[in-house]
Amino acid sequence: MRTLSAAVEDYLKAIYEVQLENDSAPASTSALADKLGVARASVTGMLKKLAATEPTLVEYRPYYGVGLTAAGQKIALEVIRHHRLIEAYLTDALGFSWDEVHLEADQLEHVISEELESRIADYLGHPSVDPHGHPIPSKEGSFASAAEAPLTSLEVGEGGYVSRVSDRDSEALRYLAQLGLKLNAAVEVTEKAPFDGPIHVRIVKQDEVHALSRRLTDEIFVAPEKRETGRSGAKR
Amino acid sequence: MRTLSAAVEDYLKAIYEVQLENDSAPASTSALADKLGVARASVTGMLKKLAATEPTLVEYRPYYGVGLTAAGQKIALEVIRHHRLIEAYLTDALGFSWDEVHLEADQLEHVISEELESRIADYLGHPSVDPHGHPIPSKEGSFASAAEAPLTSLEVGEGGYVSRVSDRDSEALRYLAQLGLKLNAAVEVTEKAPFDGPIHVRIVKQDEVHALSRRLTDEIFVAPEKRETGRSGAKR
DNA sequence: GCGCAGAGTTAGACAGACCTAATTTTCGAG
DNA sequence: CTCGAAAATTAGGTCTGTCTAACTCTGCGC
Repeated sequence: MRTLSAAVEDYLKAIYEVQLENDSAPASTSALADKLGVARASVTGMLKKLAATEPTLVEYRPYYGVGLTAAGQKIALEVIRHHRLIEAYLTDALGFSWDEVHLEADQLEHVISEELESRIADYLGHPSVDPHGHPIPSKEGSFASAAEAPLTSLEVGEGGYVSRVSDRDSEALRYLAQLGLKLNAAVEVTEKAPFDGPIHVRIVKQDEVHALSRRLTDEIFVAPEKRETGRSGAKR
Repeated sequence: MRTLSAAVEDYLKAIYEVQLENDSAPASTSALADKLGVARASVTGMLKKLAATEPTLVEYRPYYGVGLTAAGQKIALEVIRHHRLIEAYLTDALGFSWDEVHLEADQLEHVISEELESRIADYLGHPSVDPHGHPIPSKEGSFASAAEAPLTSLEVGEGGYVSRVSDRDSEALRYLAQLGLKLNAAVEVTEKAPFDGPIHVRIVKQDEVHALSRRLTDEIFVAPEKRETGRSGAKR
């Protein structure tokens, strides 16, 4: 079972993520092709191979979609755990900023040993979230979940603490950091332009209001409580 | 030029190491096959491909051997720098022992970004050697070299400080660590059995004498002076 | 309930890196 | 100077993971 290729690990991770975005519905070939940056035909080919090899990691029904088996999900969560621990480690131990760690982690996640994973987790004090607020699955595959909602969904006057930010776009992350909009920052919606216009957000600490596009506010999540990251005092 | 495959990087590194062991003579197909753990035919194939692609990284003469061009050597040294910095980092920052880091570094060396390399080097204070005493090439490719000789070559009564140990065999490294025979440990040859028999070595600190096989003493190097590692106080 | 757009799959190729088996080259011993 | 063993290369295959192009489902609009 061991030593899956980086490609296979990436597919399992992608299936997991696509399913998560769609209430566990089967992942479509196109969604996976998009996420992985490969042609649709490549996805079909890989899914056929994955479904055909022991132990079965995915359940694949042609033309319908693909889902993870328990074994497949276990591996996907291991990879995600690696990814997020590495992101946390690079920021906490080596001073990377939150916009620099994603690509690095995408490479490293397939390569670190269980021993290294474990040492990193120990060093960090077993954090529950990565630098963008994504929960880090435990070794057993369980998550700390949070009551959070996208900034877009808040009404004027509502607010909370930034609990999660998408890590896909480093540009955006750099911009947000520069505004002071970081994890656990207190924010409040002061104005919502009509017709899906920009949302004006007050960042409490700096007491500044910024207009953010929907594209941005869709990917910023806010919770009513500050989050216990489990890694604030990690500096060892 | 960028993004060479891990396989290509491994070949360049292997050619460099083989040449180093043979006074810069061209590396033979067999030596490379041994070092890389692949069949001879695979080496021939890869050398042909390497020699045929721009920019030229190797100079290959069929039936004769292969050497690195300046460009090829530069890359080999980058990979070796990665490898040794990673070994140093894992021991200093994450508490790995010197017998655990080699395999981990073999994987990581192909994957870390220049940025991560640079942060690691900064953290460590730009060390000149790895945990086994192998010199770490600088970014520009220069080495700190030491006046050292294999333990095997010392006469009875001679001694010095352990300056370098092969990192190939973790079993052996664990054994040596257990004896207290670590980097910069003071040692002295007390007896040499005839016919290439074991060498008796006194480890000064513990004041214990151990009989070491030639296989071991060939791979332990001793220098007349303690070595400035450039990383003793790295703990940050 | 039919047809068509778009999603999905099959077919066929290719590049990278490896293998085994067969052949060729090199070189030292006699 | 010739012969054979060891070293190296060629020949031909396999396995991954990708691609493009061509075909085939599926389900929505009417």
